[in-house]
Amino acid sequence: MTETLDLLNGLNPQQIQAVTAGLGQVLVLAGPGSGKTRVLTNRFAFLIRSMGVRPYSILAVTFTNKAAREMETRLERLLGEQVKGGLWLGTFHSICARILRREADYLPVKSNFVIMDADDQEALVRRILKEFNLDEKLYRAASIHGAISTAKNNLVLPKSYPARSYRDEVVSRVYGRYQELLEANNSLDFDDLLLMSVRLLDENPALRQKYAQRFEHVLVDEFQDTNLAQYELLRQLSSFHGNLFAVGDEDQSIYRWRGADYRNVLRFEQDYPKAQKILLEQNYRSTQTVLDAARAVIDQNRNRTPKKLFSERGRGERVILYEAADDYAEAAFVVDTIQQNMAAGVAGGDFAVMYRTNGQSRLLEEAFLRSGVAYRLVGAQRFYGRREIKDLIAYLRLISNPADELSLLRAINVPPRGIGDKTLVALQLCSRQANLSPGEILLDLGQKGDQSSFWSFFSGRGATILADFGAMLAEWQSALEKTSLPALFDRILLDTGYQLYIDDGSEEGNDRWSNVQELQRLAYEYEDRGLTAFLENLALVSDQDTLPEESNVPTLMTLHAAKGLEFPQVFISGLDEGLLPHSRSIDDPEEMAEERRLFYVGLTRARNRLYLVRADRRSTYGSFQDSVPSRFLEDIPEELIKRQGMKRYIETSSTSDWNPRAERRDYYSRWESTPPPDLNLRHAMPPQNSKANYRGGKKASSKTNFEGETGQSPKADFGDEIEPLAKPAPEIQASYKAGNRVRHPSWGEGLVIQDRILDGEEIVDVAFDSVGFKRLLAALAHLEIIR
DNA sequence: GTGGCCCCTGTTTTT
DNA sequence: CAGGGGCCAC
Repeated sequence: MTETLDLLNGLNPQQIQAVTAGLGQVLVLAGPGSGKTRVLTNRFAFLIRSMGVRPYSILAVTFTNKAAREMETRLERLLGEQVKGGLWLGTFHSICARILRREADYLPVKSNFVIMDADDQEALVRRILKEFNLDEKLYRAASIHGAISTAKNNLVLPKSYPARSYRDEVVSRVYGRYQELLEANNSLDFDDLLLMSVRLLDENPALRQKYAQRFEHVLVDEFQDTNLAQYELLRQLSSFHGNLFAVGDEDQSIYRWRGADYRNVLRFEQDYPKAQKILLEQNYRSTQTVLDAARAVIDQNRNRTPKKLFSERGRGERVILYEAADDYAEAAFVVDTIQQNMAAGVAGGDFAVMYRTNGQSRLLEEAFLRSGVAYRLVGAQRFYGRREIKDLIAYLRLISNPADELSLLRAINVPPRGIGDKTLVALQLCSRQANLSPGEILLDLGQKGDQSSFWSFFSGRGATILADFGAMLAEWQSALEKTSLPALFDRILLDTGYQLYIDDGSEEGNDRWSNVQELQRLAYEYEDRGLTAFLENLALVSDQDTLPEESNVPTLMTLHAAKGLEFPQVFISGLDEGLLPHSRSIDDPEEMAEERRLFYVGLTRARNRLYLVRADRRSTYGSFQDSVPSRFLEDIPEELIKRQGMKRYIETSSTSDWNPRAERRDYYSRWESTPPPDLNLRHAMPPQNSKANYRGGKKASSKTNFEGETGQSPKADFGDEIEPLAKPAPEIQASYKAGNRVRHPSWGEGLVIQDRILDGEEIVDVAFDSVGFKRLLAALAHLEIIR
């Protein structure tokens, strides 16, 4: 009993109710920071320790491998070694792959099937479009593939694909052929892992029974992000014992484009009318101000269970909204602010910078590099998407599965060995006539040489080259049986002269080679588990999962990648129309609602301090475009916000001669442009001539009174040092004078060049003996006057 | 068969 | 602006 008690130690009543819930279906709606992972893990441990359930009778599904690993680690901590081995804990995709490989006898593919990633899928579609003579401009491969993927996520098969338009008909035909080719290549794509599993269990009652009986308890994380196939799979797997424990939050559903449907939460309640529903509303992460801001944003959405998130952490600081002149200044602000905080002693690991699209990381990275602050980047330029990595994976896949034609086509002429279109067409023709895969033809040529019955099919030169390649492939295959995976890997590199091919001595060449070595290192880790496991891991492990080690430096990532994480200080950058919400979402209310949830996810990552950052114009496609503040900013009550940057508060609209150009700019009618605080001048300015005509001149009026406009008084009990907007900023006394000799905690001594007050902030320019010129915020810099 | 040049297009998010 | 694909000349 004491054992149970320590599982419940420190939990609130709702959390305890969830962890100890009885049999049947349980739906836990868990707001951000409400201890969701803890509940799930402790539930798992509770079932084993207090209910006597055997670990391998529990199925736990997460959305990322990282989440699965984390849960495993925590379980080990809670239960000791009891859980090692035999755990059914993983992502939907890995669990499905596991089931499918076990039950491959029932499938059109063999148990060593390869898993096609997104690039492969699109390449395959492109091939089919060519085969069907379809105009690739009219039918873009990405879009057709998207349609196929959506169909699969909704359990729609080619023959039942609705033909409402000619386009649908095209999709349906391509989809059918696509499936044929996958099968011929002994491969499944990502979506098939789910679809095939559902079909397998649906069409084989005995199998369904077997698995459903095995899993006495099914636990699911991030339930709001399940798609129909996943929902159905859960239903099947829990169909015998009926113990389904789902944890989620509609407000954090951000994978609609991947088929996720937060309405599965509603469906759950309908399908299981007896389900217990538990709300976790206490937030242990953020200050009340952060929660209030987040709630103001998410409350605009409909079709949700309203939640009253509360925190006992106090009001905290106001949200800082910084508006930069352009995206260069935006990035510079982020980095400068982090740098100054770090100089004042804040740990680098306390910061995260989030953005909507991966492309936005570029300017940020450049700013970080310039300032010399180390950072880590999650995802983005995908390791597994790199050319050299894909090349080598193609070799490995081909060895594991000679029927994998896509990999064959990639590997066969890389590095170039004189196999061109003509030879390839001949190979494909030969393959079709012989009713063998091209890989098998190659192997035959390699083994029998000119004695092969296929030899005469090719020109003398072509035949020789193909046979050589086939012989190499055959040797690798036998090496696979005799030696280890790392040895095989080395052998491939050696036989193909791959290093010479990619490492041309240039810096990029060097990078490419180190990527290869990184993959090689990974191969060593899989020495015991073998090639198939290695390949499966490569296919199912996402870049998000390969998050660089915690290194106490700021983290850069997309808002999607930020889900589930928390940081003391969070920057959300790019808060402009077209970026967040993204332009592809503006005309669809459902998409717009999802953008809002995405912003909500970002906001609720912050523990203490939240910076919202935008830019007045951004460089897109090489030239500048005016940018307009995100509509989501309007939803955050003014009294929660402290504004900084080029826009300053002036007296209310009527006296302003400034005419908003865009309708949306109405929001800013009470703001006017003033020169930026030029904290950032030492950073690169945009390549084009920079901002020409600031509307300088008008000073912030001392009559400014925000109360008069809203009739609300800002809360006075903020724990920050920020002055309430309601009162004119008090005169700050300058603490330093030009000529002062000062000492900085990390940069040592320096000479004050200039000191001035701007926007209520004291800014000091110092020439340090050690690091040269720095522009600092006096409040953060901790300068000590020596004389 | 290969390499280079030019044009075009395109920027969500990822298991 | 950048990367990819198509086309053309060796």
